[in-house]
Amino acid sequence: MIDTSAESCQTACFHPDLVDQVRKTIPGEPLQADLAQLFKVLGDHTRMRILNALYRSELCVCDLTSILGMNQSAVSHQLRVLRDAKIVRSRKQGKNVLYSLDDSHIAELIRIGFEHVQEGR
Amino acid sequence: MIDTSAESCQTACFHPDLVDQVRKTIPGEPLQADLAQLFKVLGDHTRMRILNALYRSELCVCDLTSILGMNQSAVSHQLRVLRDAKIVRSRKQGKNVLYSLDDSHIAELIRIGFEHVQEGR
DNA sequence: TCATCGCATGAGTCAATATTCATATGATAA
DNA sequence: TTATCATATGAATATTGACTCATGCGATGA
Repeated sequence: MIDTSAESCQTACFHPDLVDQVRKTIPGEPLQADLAQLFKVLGDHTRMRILNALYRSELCVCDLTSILGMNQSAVSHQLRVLRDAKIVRSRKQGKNVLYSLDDSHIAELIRIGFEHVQEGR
Repeated sequence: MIDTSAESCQTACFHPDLVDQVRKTIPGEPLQADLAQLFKVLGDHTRMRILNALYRSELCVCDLTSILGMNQSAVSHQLRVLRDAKIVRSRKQGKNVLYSLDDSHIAELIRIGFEHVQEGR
């Protein structure tokens, strides 16, 4: 049941027909929440720097620590967030843990995102 | 000048050659910051619901208020964030202000994002 | 087996931000 | 002009989340 009790304009809205149409075709809330969560994880400067590095090559934690110029704990915390969100994957190799982008969607999101921000300059 | 003084592993890292390579080819900091900012704005549940509605049709504020079931002030605040980030555009029509997605990049980011989250189910 | 190295994690702190409430602004219609 | 409607915004509050510090864990090599 759709809640129509929300505060809104008192006359018929501009496009009441469209409102119904949109309500019917919009994705379910859980899916939208997942999508917002994905972008939220992408939307941090440190994590974006990590992803831009991994965009170019699989790297271990100490490589990333060196590239970012940050302390290792901070990098590990952010890698955990990225792993939990299934944005990066990891594999062990000896003492090291190697990280890489999870799949091609992530690379594509970064590429298109760059197109957009570069357009507005 | 690249700061190499950051805490990192003491032996030569796993791929010191790769680290240099990545350092050279990674985008500039301001551009990465812009990209992170773009995703940060996309990464909120309310704003994502707004965008999914606008993905389907141009809509006025009161339409969105009705669709989201939220109070008008909250919707307006988020629309301002989206406008400032150039993710949506607006135009006046009589008393109303009509909002729509800014360009095709935004729609594409949403589409690819959905592909990614649906894959992980 | 024990020390060391690379990485992970829990707690605490501080900053950022989403929402609400109250009110302002600007356009339309009477 | 004045009242009303749709939208915008400032301040206050509450929550979230990034970073640091200290420490834990697991694998390797002596």
